[in-house]
Amino acid sequence: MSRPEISNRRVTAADIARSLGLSRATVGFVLNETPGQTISEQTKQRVFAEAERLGYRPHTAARALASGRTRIVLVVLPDWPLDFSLRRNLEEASLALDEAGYSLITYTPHPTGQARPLWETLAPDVALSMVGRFSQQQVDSMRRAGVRAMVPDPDQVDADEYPEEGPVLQVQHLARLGHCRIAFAESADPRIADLVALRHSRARQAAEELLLPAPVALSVNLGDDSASDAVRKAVSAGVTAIAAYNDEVAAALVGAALRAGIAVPQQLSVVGHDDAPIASIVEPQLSTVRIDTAGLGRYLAALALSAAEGHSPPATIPQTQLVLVERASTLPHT
Amino acid sequence: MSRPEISNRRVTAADIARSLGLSRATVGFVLNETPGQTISEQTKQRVFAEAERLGYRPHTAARALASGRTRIVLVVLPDWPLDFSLRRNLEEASLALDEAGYSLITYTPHPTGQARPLWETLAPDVALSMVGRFSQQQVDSMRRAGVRAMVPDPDQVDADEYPEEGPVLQVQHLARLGHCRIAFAESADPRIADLVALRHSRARQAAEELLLPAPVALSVNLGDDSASDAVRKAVSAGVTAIAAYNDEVAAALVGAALRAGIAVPQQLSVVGHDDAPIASIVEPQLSTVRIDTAGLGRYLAALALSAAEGHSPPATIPQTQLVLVERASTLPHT
DNA sequence: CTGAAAGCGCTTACAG
DNA sequence: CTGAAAGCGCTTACAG
Repeated sequence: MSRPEISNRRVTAADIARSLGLSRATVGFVLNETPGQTISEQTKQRVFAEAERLGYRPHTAARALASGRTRIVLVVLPDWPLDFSLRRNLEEASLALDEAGYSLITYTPHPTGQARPLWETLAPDVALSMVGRFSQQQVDSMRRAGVRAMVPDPDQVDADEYPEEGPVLQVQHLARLGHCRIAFAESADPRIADLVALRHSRARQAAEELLLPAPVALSVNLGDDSASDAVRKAVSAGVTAIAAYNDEVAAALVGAALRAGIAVPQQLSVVGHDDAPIASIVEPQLSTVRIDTAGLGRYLAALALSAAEGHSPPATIPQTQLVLVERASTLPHT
Repeated sequence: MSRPEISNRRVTAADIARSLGLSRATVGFVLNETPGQTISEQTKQRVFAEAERLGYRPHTAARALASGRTRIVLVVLPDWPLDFSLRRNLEEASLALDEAGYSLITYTPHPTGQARPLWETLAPDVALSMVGRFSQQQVDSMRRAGVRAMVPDPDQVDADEYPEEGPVLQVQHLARLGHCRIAFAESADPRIADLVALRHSRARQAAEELLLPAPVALSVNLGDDSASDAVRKAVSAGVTAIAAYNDEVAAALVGAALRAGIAVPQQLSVVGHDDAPIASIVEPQLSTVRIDTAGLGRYLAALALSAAEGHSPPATIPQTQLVLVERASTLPHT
């Protein structure tokens, strides 16, 4: 099989300049599309063509050293568990950032914190948290590492939170089915406590707006048998329907209910969140909330870009498409 | 709240040298522990202390530009789904690499391939595939981007595969329970086809060694109703026990069997793989294979390090601790 | 409007 | 054994 010969030496911008008889700066201006330069269209085309021909790739480290910017967006993830929909969001965000010349890199800090945080070695232009606000310690560490911007902005106390309308859909769905004694099941995992609390509070607000009593608070730890306790607590409180933090918690509740001889959905309705694969795997299949990941991903990318370039953030949170997917785990209250 | 004053300018090695009245090179030698230098212990301690005091952090981009090495290990993951145990492996590997001064970064190529691959912008010293061998196209692209080493080594045709003994444990477990008509259920997801095939073939070998007939091949797609077809096919082939590629596939089979009125485990035993959270969430809870992720993670780190530094790879694959966890989804054949 | 020059913070051969 | 110097491949003020 004949493959094109690959030279060992890397192709630099200087090679293009030399080969075209231009100055290196001119080549740089063309390749970076530097504004405020007047370079003839013909020259531009020649530069692009030659870069293509030689297989030129900018040297990231050199660019970072010279410009002081890495063009890296570091997304800090919860160490576990990673929501299914979140991963799709990130794929979309990554594509959008790539088009803008940035790389999205995900990072999950170690629970024990033994390792050097990745922002120290990567010095991203932007760090974006998917787990609520950065701690003061993290903020200090990032500043010391030269991270120029963080999302949410630590200097802005009332920065926008991401929209969390899923719990509202869950509660509305259950209310529409005639349930009035509702519970909200948290995940007990401390590592996602912020997001859990946010969803819980949105569920509480939604119930309030519908003039329903505040949801009974349940807590499920996926590692142990706490789902059984939660189901027992719910039933003894007269609860007929549970909105769960996510599909895994919902599945755990369904499993525990079945083991306890409580029929789902006949005696207890359970609605999940994310439309993760598990939602259609378990029996009965879970009613859940599906997220328009593409839209949210692009919104995240826009947030990161505005922070990187010091623009103001995108004016409006996009109308994220949330859909309640009705499956077999919810039924009208009888 | 008084926090220590943080200067805007970053601390360089030159600052340490200046403050200590040493040459920059000396400081560099101490900080890099360059071999073959004779620097007094006292000087070393002074350098370390001053670096600590000033909060010195090496500038990654500058180091990369000067040395031609980024000290980055890029782990290429399947785009979906990421095995639960794999993530734990990576955490361990990341810790081990961090101690050696390398950063582990994970990367999931986009299914559509629209974005620039991350190895182009990051130029890692090593790219490590968790999805079988790199394609020739990927290898070429990495070489062009200056990636110096790949694991598995594309030049070595018979490079070691990772140990995959889980399917052996599954088959042995089922055989010990008296099952002789066994099936192996693949995941139909094309993106993990290599790993699926590897596990399947290990299951086949294990059956052969036990003088059992070759496992009936099933295929499950998590998105649709193929699990029902698989169960039907298994039952009509006289299968009494199924070893599944992973816990999600196992859970899907269990769900489909229950929907079809087939009792699990009384009429059909199912054993999963990974001991993912789903294994103890579903009802009945899944018998499965648990992996000693710590050991495997350190092995991966050692593989990457040896590739990065041009050593020979670790001589022996560690005795990875695999345990069959017996839960409620398997029962002796009656 | 264009081009030559300095400089980013390191590493590393090389001369004393 | 130690230290001054060149250079990695870019970007960016600055002078023509």
